[in-house]
Amino acid sequence: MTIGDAAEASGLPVKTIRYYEEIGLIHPGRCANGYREFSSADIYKLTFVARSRSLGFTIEECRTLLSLYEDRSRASADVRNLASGHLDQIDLKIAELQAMRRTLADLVERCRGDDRPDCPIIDRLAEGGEEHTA
Amino acid sequence: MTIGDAAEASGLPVKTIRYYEEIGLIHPGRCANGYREFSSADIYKLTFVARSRSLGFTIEECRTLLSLYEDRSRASADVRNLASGHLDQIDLKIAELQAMRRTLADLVERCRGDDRPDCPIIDRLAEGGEEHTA
DNA sequence: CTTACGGGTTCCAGTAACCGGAGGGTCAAG
DNA sequence: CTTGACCCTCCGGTTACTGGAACCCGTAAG
Repeated sequence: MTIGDAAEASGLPVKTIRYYEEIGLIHPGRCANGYREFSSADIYKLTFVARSRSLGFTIEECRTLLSLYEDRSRASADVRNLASGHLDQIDLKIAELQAMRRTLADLVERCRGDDRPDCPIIDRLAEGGEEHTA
Repeated sequence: MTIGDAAEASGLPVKTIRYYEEIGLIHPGRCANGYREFSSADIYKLTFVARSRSLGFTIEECRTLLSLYEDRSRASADVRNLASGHLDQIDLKIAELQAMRRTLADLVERCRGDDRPDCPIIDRLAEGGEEHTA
Protein backbone atom coordinates (compact mmCIF):
# COMPACT_ATOMS: atom_id res chain seq x y z
CA MET A 1 0.00 0.00 0.00
CA THR A 2 1.17 3.51 -0.73
CA ILE A 3 0.89 6.34 1.75
CA GLY A 4 -2.28 7.58 0.07
CA ASP A 5 -3.95 4.22 0.60
CA ALA A 6 -2.71 4.14 4.18
CA ALA A 7 -4.21 7.58 4.72
CA GLU A 8 -7.53 6.41 3.38
CA ALA A 9 -7.45 3.23 5.42
CA SER A 10 -6.47 4.87 8.69
CA GLY A 11 -8.32 8.13 8.32
CA LEU A 12 -5.15 10.11 8.94
CA PRO A 13 -3.79 12.80 6.62
CA VAL A 14 -0.79 11.85 4.51
CA LYS A 15 1.28 14.55 6.18
CA THR A 16 0.50 13.15 9.58
CA ILE A 17 1.57 9.66 8.59
CA ARG A 18 4.92 10.95 7.34
CA TYR A 19 5.25 12.79 10.62
CA TYR A 20 4.51 9.64 12.60
CA GLU A 21 7.26 7.87 10.72
CA GLU A 22 9.64 10.75 11.36
CA ILE A 23 9.10 10.51 15.11
CA GLY A 24 9.41 6.75 15.02
CA LEU A 25 5.85 5.67 15.76
CA ILE A 26 5.80 3.49 12.65
CA HIS A 27 8.45 2.05 10.37
CA PRO A 28 7.03 1.38 6.94
CA GLY A 29 9.26 -0.24 4.32
CA ARG A 30 10.36 1.31 1.07
CA CYS A 31 9.81 0.28 -2.52
CA ALA A 32 12.48 0.45 -5.17
CA ASN A 33 11.20 3.82 -6.32
CA GLY A 34 11.50 5.31 -2.85
CA TYR A 35 7.80 5.21 -2.06
CA ARG A 36 6.78 4.07 1.38
CA GLU A 37 5.24 0.60 1.54
CA PHE A 38 2.65 0.03 4.26
CA SER A 39 1.92 -3.46 5.51
CA SER A 40 -1.38 -4.36 7.10
CA ALA A 41 0.40 -4.25 10.48
CA ASP A 42 1.37 -0.64 9.73
CA ILE A 43 -2.23 0.21 8.92
CA TYR A 44 -3.26 -1.42 12.14
CA LYS A 45 -0.86 0.68 14.14
CA LEU A 46 -1.91 3.85 12.38
CA THR A 47 -5.53 3.14 13.12
CA PHE A 48 -4.66 2.36 16.72
CA VAL A 49 -2.84 5.66 17.07
CA ALA A 50 -5.61 7.56 15.33
CA ARG A 51 -8.15 6.20 17.82
CA SER A 52 -5.89 6.89 20.77
CA ARG A 53 -5.30 10.45 19.60
CA SER A 54 -9.02 10.99 19.17
CA LEU A 55 -9.42 10.02 22.82
CA GLY A 56 -6.97 12.76 23.67
CA PHE A 57 -3.86 10.71 24.39
CA THR A 58 -0.66 12.55 23.62
CA ILE A 59 1.79 11.17 21.10
CA GLU A 60 4.03 9.95 23.88
CA GLU A 61 1.11 8.21 25.53
CA CYS A 62 0.30 6.66 22.18
CA ARG A 63 3.85 5.42 21.95
CA THR A 64 3.45 3.76 25.33
CA LEU A 65 0.06 2.36 24.41
CA LEU A 66 1.52 0.94 21.22
CA SER A 67 4.28 -0.80 23.12
CA LEU A 68 1.73 -2.13 25.60
CA TYR A 69 -0.35 -3.28 22.69
CA GLU A 70 2.60 -5.10 21.20
CA ASP A 71 3.66 -6.59 24.49
CA ARG A 72 1.32 -9.53 24.82
CA SER A 73 2.55 -10.29 28.32
CA ARG A 74 1.89 -6.91 29.90
CA ALA A 75 -0.61 -6.60 32.68
CA SER A 76 -3.92 -4.93 32.02
CA ALA A 77 -3.20 -2.79 35.07
CA ASP A 78 -0.45 -1.01 33.14
CA VAL A 79 -2.87 0.06 30.49
CA ARG A 80 -5.50 0.94 32.99
CA ASN A 81 -3.12 3.14 34.94
CA LEU A 82 -2.22 5.09 31.87
CA ALA A 83 -5.83 5.47 30.85
CA SER A 84 -7.12 6.47 34.25
CA GLY A 85 -4.31 9.00 34.66
CA HIS A 86 -5.39 10.47 31.37
CA LEU A 87 -8.97 10.44 32.55
CA ASP A 88 -7.97 12.54 35.55
CA GLN A 89 -6.34 15.05 33.25
CA ILE A 90 -9.48 15.25 31.17
CA ASP A 91 -11.55 15.86 34.29
CA LEU A 92 -9.20 18.62 35.33
CA LYS A 93 -9.40 20.25 31.94
CA ILE A 94 -13.17 20.05 31.92
CA ALA A 95 -13.35 21.63 35.36
CA GLU A 96 -11.09 24.49 34.26
CA LEU A 97 -13.14 25.11 31.17
CA GLN A 98 -16.37 25.06 33.14
CA ALA A 99 -15.00 27.62 35.57
CA MET A 100 -14.03 29.83 32.65
CA ARG A 101 -17.38 29.28 31.10
CA ARG A 102 -19.26 30.33 34.21
CA THR A 103 -17.36 33.58 34.55
CA LEU A 104 -17.54 34.42 30.90
CA ALA A 105 -21.19 33.48 30.50
CA ASP A 106 -22.03 35.67 33.44
CA LEU A 107 -20.23 38.61 31.93
CA VAL A 108 -21.77 38.13 28.52
CA GLU A 109 -25.18 37.94 30.06
CA ARG A 110 -24.67 41.17 31.93
CA CYS A 111 -23.43 43.01 28.88
CA ARG A 112 -26.19 44.83 27.04
CA GLY A 113 -24.41 44.33 23.74
CA ASP A 114 -25.72 47.54 22.25
CA ASP A 115 -23.97 50.45 20.58
CA ARG A 116 -23.11 52.15 23.84
CA PRO A 117 -19.62 51.97 25.22
CA ASP A 118 -20.51 50.79 28.70
CA CYS A 119 -19.46 47.14 28.95
CA PRO A 120 -19.21 44.95 32.03
CA ILE A 121 -16.88 42.55 30.25
CA ILE A 122 -14.22 45.14 29.62
CA ASP A 123 -14.78 46.64 33.04
CA ARG A 124 -14.18 43.33 34.66
CA LEU A 125 -11.03 42.63 32.68
CA ALA A 126 -9.72 46.09 33.43
CA GLU A 127 -10.75 46.49 37.03
CA GLY A 128 -10.37 42.91 38.08
CA GLY A 129 -11.96 41.23 41.02
CA GLU A 130 -11.76 37.55 41.70
CA GLU A 131 -15.45 36.80 42.03
CA HIS A 132 -17.53 36.38 38.94
CA THR A 133 -20.71 37.11 40.78
CA ALA A 134 -21.07 39.54 43.62
CA MET B 1 9.11 49.99 37.79
CA THR B 2 11.48 47.30 36.60
CA ILE B 3 10.35 44.15 34.90
CA GLY B 4 10.61 42.23 38.15
CA ASP B 5 8.22 44.62 39.86
CA ALA B 6 5.90 44.45 36.88
CA ALA B 7 5.93 40.67 37.13
CA GLU B 8 5.03 40.85 40.79
CA ALA B 9 2.30 43.42 40.19
CA SER B 10 0.69 41.62 37.26
CA GLY B 11 1.25 38.06 38.36
CA LEU B 12 2.93 37.21 35.06
CA PRO B 13 6.40 35.65 34.75
CA VAL B 14 9.19 37.97 33.68
CA LYS B 15 9.76 35.91 30.55
CA THR B 16 6.15 36.26 29.55
CA ILE B 17 6.25 40.02 29.91
CA ARG B 18 9.29 40.24 27.63
CA TYR B 19 7.44 38.04 25.19
CA TYR B 20 4.40 40.31 25.32
CA GLU B 21 6.61 43.24 24.47
CA GLU B 22 8.21 41.30 21.63
CA ILE B 23 4.84 40.61 20.02
CA GLY B 24 3.77 44.20 20.55
CA LEU B 25 1.11 43.81 23.22
CA ILE B 26 2.85 46.38 25.40
CA HIS B 27 5.46 49.05 24.81
CA PRO B 28 7.31 49.83 28.01
CA GLY B 29 9.92 52.62 28.01
CA ARG B 30 13.62 52.21 28.65
CA CYS B 31 15.88 53.67 31.30
CA ALA B 32 19.34 55.00 30.60
CA ASN B 33 20.88 51.66 31.59
CA GLY B 34 18.73 49.75 29.11
CA TYR B 35 16.32 48.36 31.67
CA ARG B 36 12.64 48.38 30.78
CA GLU B 37 10.58 50.97 32.61
CA PHE B 38 6.95 50.06 33.29
CA SER B 39 4.36 52.80 33.83
CA SER B 40 1.19 52.15 35.77
CA ALA B 41 -0.64 52.03 32.44
CA ASP B 42 1.67 49.21 31.39
CA ILE B 43 0.90 47.33 34.57
CA TYR B 44 -2.77 47.84 33.92
CA LYS B 45 -2.52 46.36 30.46
CA LEU B 46 -0.49 43.43 31.70
CA THR B 47 -3.08 42.70 34.34
CA PHE B 48 -5.82 43.04 31.76
CA VAL B 49 -4.11 40.57 29.48
CA ALA B 50 -3.39 38.18 32.34
CA ARG B 51 -7.07 38.11 33.26
CA SER B 52 -8.16 37.70 29.66
CA ARG B 53 -5.73 34.82 29.17
CA SER B 54 -6.99 33.16 32.32
CA LEU B 55 -10.46 33.24 30.79
CA GLY B 56 -9.04 31.38 27.82
CA PHE B 57 -8.83 34.18 25.29
CA THR B 58 -6.01 33.73 22.78
CA ILE B 59 -3.27 36.31 22.47
CA GLU B 60 -4.87 37.68 19.32
CA GLU B 61 -8.20 37.98 21.09
CA CYS B 62 -6.41 39.75 23.92
CA ARG B 63 -4.94 42.14 21.41
CA THR B 64 -8.41 42.91 20.14
CA LEU B 65 -9.80 43.22 23.66
CA LEU B 66 -7.00 45.61 24.55
CA SER B 67 -7.79 47.80 21.59
CA LEU B 68 -11.47 47.70 22.51
CA TYR B 69 -10.51 48.58 26.03
CA GLU B 70 -8.53 51.55 24.84
CA ASP B 71 -11.20 52.70 22.43
CA ARG B 72 -13.59 54.47 24.74
CA SER B 73 -16.09 54.97 21.92
CA ARG B 74 -16.51 51.34 20.90
CA ALA B 75 -19.86 49.69 21.26
CA SER B 76 -20.34 47.13 23.99
CA ALA B 77 -21.71 44.84 21.27
CA ASP B 78 -18.22 44.50 19.81
CA VAL B 79 -16.88 43.18 23.05
CA ARG B 80 -19.87 41.01 23.61
CA ASN B 81 -19.55 39.44 20.18
CA LEU B 82 -15.95 38.53 20.80
CA ALA B 83 -16.74 37.14 24.22
CA SER B 84 -19.75 35.13 23.15
CA GLY B 85 -17.86 33.69 20.19
CA HIS B 86 -15.23 32.59 22.64
CA LEU B 87 -17.92 31.17 24.86
CA ASP B 88 -19.13 29.02 21.99
CA GLN B 89 -15.65 27.69 21.50
CA ILE B 90 -15.40 26.82 25.15
CA ASP B 91 -18.71 24.99 24.97
CA LEU B 92 -17.48 23.04 21.99
CA LYS B 93 -14.29 22.10 23.74
CA ILE B 94 -16.17 21.00 26.83
CA ALA B 95 -18.48 18.85 24.76
CA GLU B 96 -15.55 17.19 23.02
CA LEU B 97 -13.83 16.48 26.28
CA GLN B 98 -16.98 15.07 27.80
CA ALA B 99 -17.42 12.72 24.88
CA MET B 100 -13.82 11.57 25.30
CA ARG B 101 -14.38 11.22 28.99
CA ARG B 102 -17.43 9.03 28.56
CA THR B 103 -15.69 6.63 26.23
CA LEU B 104 -12.54 6.46 28.26
CA ALA B 105 -14.30 6.15 31.61
CA ASP B 106 -16.32 3.29 30.22
CA LEU B 107 -13.20 1.49 29.05
CA VAL B 108 -11.37 2.05 32.31
CA GLU B 109 -14.31 0.75 34.24
CA ARG B 110 -14.46 -2.39 32.17
CA CYS B 111 -10.76 -3.10 32.53
CA ARG B 112 -9.98 -5.35 35.45
CA GLY B 113 -6.63 -3.68 35.95
CA ASP B 114 -4.97 -6.79 37.28
CA ASP B 115 -1.78 -8.57 36.26
CA ARG B 116 -3.41 -10.45 33.43
CA PRO B 117 -2.90 -9.33 29.86
CA ASP B 118 -6.55 -9.24 28.84
CA CYS B 119 -7.51 -5.58 28.53
CA PRO B 120 -10.64 -4.07 26.98
CA ILE B 121 -8.92 -0.72 26.57
CA ILE B 122 -6.22 -2.06 24.30
CA ASP B 123 -8.72 -4.27 22.54
CA ARG B 124 -10.89 -1.33 21.77
CA LEU B 125 -8.01 0.76 20.48
CA ALA B 126 -6.80 -2.13 18.38
CA GLU B 127 -10.04 -3.52 17.09
CA GLY B 128 -11.95 -0.29 16.82
CA GLY B 129 -15.66 0.14 16.81
CA GLU B 130 -17.39 3.46 16.93
CA GLU B 131 -19.68 2.84 19.87
CA HIS B 132 -18.31 3.17 23.35
CA THR B 133 -21.00 1.01 24.81
CA ALA B 134 -22.62 -1.90 23.08
C1' DC C 1 39.73 46.85 44.93
C1' DT C 2 37.76 42.85 44.12
C1' DT C 3 34.31 39.78 44.58
C1' DA C 4 29.87 38.07 44.90
C1' DC C 5 25.08 38.35 44.18
C1' DG C 6 20.68 39.48 42.60
C1' DG C 7 18.78 42.04 39.35
C1' DG C 8 18.62 43.24 34.32
C1' DT C 9 19.71 42.45 28.88
C1' DT C 10 19.88 39.79 24.26
C1' DC C 11 19.49 35.86 21.39
C1' DC C 12 18.93 30.91 20.39
C1' DA C 13 16.56 26.67 20.81
C1' DG C 14 12.89 23.81 22.09
C1' DT C 15 8.10 22.44 23.26
C1' DA C 16 3.23 19.61 20.74
C1' DA C 17 1.58 17.97 16.76
C1' DC C 18 1.31 18.82 12.98
C1' DC C 19 0.15 21.94 8.14
C1' DG C 20 1.42 24.29 3.84
C1' DG C 21 4.29 24.94 0.14
C1' DA C 22 8.44 24.69 -2.95
C1' DG C 23 10.85 21.94 -6.03
C1' DG C 24 11.33 17.72 -8.07
C1' DG C 25 10.79 12.41 -9.21
C1' DT C 26 7.33 8.45 -10.79
C1' DC C 27 3.72 6.19 -13.06
C1' DA C 28 -0.27 5.11 -15.93
C1' DA C 29 -3.25 6.94 -19.47
C1' DG C 30 -4.32 9.16 -23.74
C1' DC D 1 5.01 13.15 -25.30
C1' DT D 2 2.49 15.32 -22.23
C1' DT D 3 -0.74 15.56 -18.57
C1' DG D 4 -2.24 14.75 -14.03
C1' DA D 5 -2.21 12.34 -9.90
C1' DC D 6 0.65 10.53 -7.01
C1' DC D 7 5.04 10.33 -4.35
C1' DC D 8 9.54 12.31 -2.23
C1' DT D 9 12.41 15.68 0.90
C1' DC D 10 13.20 19.86 3.13
C1' DC D 11 11.97 24.31 5.11
C1' DG D 12 9.14 27.34 7.58
C1' DG D 13 5.17 28.47 10.29
C1' DT D 14 1.81 27.66 13.89
C1' DT D 15 0.59 28.95 19.81
C1' DA D 16 2.29 30.86 23.77
C1' DC D 17 5.54 30.56 25.97
C1' DT D 18 9.99 28.45 28.70
C1' DG D 19 14.85 27.43 29.53
C1' DG D 20 19.53 28.47 29.01
C1' DA D 21 23.89 30.81 27.64
C1' DA D 22 26.51 34.76 27.76
C1' DC D 23 26.80 39.14 29.23
C1' DC D 24 25.83 44.01 31.76
C1' DC D 25 24.53 46.85 36.30
C1' DG D 26 24.39 48.22 40.91
C1' DT D 27 25.31 47.57 45.50
C1' DA D 28 27.31 45.63 49.69
C1' DA D 29 30.97 43.11 51.98
C1' DG D 30 35.60 41.57 52.84
